[in-house]
Amino acid sequence: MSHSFDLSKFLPYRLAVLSERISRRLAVEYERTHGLSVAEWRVLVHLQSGENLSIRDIHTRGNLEKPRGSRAVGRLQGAGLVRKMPGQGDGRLVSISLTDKGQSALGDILPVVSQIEAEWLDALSNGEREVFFKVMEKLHATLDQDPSARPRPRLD
Amino acid sequence: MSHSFDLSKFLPYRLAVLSERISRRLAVEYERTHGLSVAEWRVLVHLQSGENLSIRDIHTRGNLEKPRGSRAVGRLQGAGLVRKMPGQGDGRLVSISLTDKGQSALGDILPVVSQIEAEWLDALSNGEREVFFKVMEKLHATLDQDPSARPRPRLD
DNA sequence: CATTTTTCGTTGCAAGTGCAACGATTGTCA
DNA sequence: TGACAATCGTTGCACTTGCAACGAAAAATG
Repeated sequence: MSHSFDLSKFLPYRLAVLSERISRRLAVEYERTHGLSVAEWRVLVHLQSGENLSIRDIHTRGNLEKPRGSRAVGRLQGAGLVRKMPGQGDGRLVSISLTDKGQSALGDILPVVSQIEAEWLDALSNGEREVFFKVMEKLHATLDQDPSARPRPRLD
Repeated sequence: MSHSFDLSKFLPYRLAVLSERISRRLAVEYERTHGLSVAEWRVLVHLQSGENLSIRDIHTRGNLEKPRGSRAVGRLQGAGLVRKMPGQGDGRLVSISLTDKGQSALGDILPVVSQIEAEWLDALSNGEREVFFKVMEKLHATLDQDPSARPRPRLD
């Protein structure tokens, strides 16, 4: 007998479709207003806290392979949004930080993007939000025990 | 005052990280065992129901732009997993279907992939599963009303 | 019917991506 | 200390991707 399989209820498929749709919706904003690519946007967001980061930091915090991060930083530097300085103490590291222009760009985009996120979250009840994030955490925890899965990105 | 923003609680970021981690975990399987790329895997899965599909079908069911789907189908045809025939009735359409070899490959992969998904779902309670899928549906519904968002892929 | 529009799939082209390999720097350990 | 190993960021290269443009086919319009 044939193996039963319902794509419309397949968790990875559903997640991918939703995630890409949401990601695209945000990309419309920062692409149109500031000409940023997804990779560049992710680098900027990681720098939002104000601290200086290395390529490795951006890599281990998830979602950006090393070469991809390196090139995105290069483009951001070319656009004047980011500053690259040799890491002090460790000569291998590169210390990346926002320029004033980068700060300003983030200041433009973050409120818009947060507003869009708020519209999504507002459609959910408190309980639903809570369970949704808890489930995402549980799925990560399951993946953590799977040796074939990538390591989980740090979030702090 | 500075705009408050916590990346670790940012829904699009959390979704992207989880979705990519899950997607990668599955890719390990079909890549290693059958040399399939993500795009090729998605085409195969869409064909799983047995019906013949066009490039446009694959496109509107989500997650594959037209050129990407077209090239993935071309590669699958080259590998002998898929058959391409002129669409009957409408000469523009292309009728894509699985070959025996494609059926066989899917028969190999689907149980493995379903098993992995089951391990993820088993970590959740019935209520959590239910809420999780309901929330994904609600997020899609919110996106449906946003003119800047992409149309929702058909799921039927 | 004839003409114009729309739809479908493909391709050209520029840009982005992943992987492996590399030089440079730092860490480890005999 | 000195030789070896590990880490960091970058780059070469082959490949994929997205966008726009294209030809072929069907639909819509007059």
